[in-house]
Amino acid sequence: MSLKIYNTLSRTKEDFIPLKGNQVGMYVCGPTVYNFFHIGNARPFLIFEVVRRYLKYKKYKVKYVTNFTDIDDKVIKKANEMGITFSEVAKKYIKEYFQDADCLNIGRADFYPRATEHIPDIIRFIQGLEEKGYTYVVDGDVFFEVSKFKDYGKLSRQNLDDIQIGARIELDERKKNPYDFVLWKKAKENEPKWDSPWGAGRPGWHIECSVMSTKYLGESFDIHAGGEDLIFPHHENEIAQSEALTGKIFAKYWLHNGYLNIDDKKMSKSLGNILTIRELSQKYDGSVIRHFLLSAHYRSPLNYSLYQMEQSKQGMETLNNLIYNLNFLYERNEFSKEMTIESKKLLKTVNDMEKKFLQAMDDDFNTPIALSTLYSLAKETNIYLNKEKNKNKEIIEKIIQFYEQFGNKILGLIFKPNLTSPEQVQKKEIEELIKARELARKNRDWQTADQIRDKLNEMGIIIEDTIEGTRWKKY
RNA sequence: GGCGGCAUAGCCAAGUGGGAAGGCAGAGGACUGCAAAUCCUUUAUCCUCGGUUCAAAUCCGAGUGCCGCCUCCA
Repeated sequence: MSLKIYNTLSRTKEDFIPLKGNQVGMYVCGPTVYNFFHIGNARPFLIFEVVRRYLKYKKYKVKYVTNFTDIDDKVIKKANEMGITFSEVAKKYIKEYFQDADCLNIGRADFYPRATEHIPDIIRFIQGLEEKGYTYVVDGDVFFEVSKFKDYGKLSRQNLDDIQIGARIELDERKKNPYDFVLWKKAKENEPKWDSPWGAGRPGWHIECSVMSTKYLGESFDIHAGGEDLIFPHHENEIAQSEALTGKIFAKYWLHNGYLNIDDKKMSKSLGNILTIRELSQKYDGSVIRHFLLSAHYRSPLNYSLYQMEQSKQGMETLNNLIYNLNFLYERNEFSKEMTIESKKLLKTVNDMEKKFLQAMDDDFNTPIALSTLYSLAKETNIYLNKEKNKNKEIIEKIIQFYEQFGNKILGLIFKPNLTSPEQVQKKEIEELIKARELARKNRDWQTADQIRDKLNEMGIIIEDTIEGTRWKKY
């Protein structure tokens, strides 16, 4: 089975063939660290890390890089508001980033380069462009001259002559072309600054990504990803400056995720309709938020609503229940070696779902279909668990593995498997109560049985009677 | 003005020529001492009109509606 990826550059699904053997270099535009990140920001962080998980599953050696933009207008503004330095702001929100990323079970990148740690690299890069004649300087600002790069617009399919000048852009009289962009920005008073051949200043926005991606992944690398709003001008400009300097293809595959909307509007700081992960995680488990973000294909728009979150919560509960139930059974260890018709049927379902899952992921990371296989298998498994008296250990193990490998490792949904491992003391107490209730039930003393159940409920324990005996879980 | 996306059940969401996946919610039922968990049943003129085709949710044309990029933005 071959992996197909939609490439923004060609606007088609292409076979994925890495530049060098089975090694994959991947760069995802990371956050500007001046605030908690919101659920819209979370989408690319999460989905492209799932891409990485899947590539690893496919035995690729992936080098995954994501940056922190730790110096720009917003960081400076925040520093002034808080009365601390810009680097303290960055430090704080990098820490907060990791807390929220961990909550969503977003795996760590291999490198987290920061703009301010690469100033010399950035200066060298700009000097290279200067030597090749792509730049001009006006009052200490260094600009990239877009018209000198013949492929400008190839990613966003914009034609320089056709872009309406001034549609929404404020004209900077000093620019030769309105789409020329700043590589190096002269420092204003009281702003953080670094020395450079063009005077004291700081890097422009686009340059850091070009510099740091090529530094860690080479002049040409495989995958560059980010939100679709970055296509123009950010990624277009990255291509321009990188390919102008090296004369080589910058990134082979460009992946962009669709927006996350809220009330059918884009979630953005300027509209003030943002919802941070920090806020949301007060109410929902990280795996529920994850489930929600994976419930639509990554290139489709996805609308946030409370109702939707509740749907994801319910869905996760169904899956969690299955995992509970499987583990309960597994701990009992009362299996049959017999391979009945029902067992064979279920085995076939597992194999079918496995195949379907992989096909879905191979087709441009179709996570909604991948998720659906988790549910289809859950239903078949529940039917088996209810009906079949001769439960087959091999199959139960295979199903547990399916959820571990696909649900947990690839999709990153963490199931809550350890239903029966709270503190030992309590566990003992619970089991004694259950025994007492069993006895009462045997004697058809429903009143006592129900009293015990109520007591357990107060302890946060839910009782479920099954043909294998009473199982319990903590919620 | 230039570029691009979307329209499938009450809700979410797959599906790009030949059986309309999956989930959530609702209703009814089964199981249970009662529950819980689970299962079963039930819901779609695929935005409209026209065209191509033996065959269209899927391709083509027109229309309607919604959204995004071209300003910092994931």
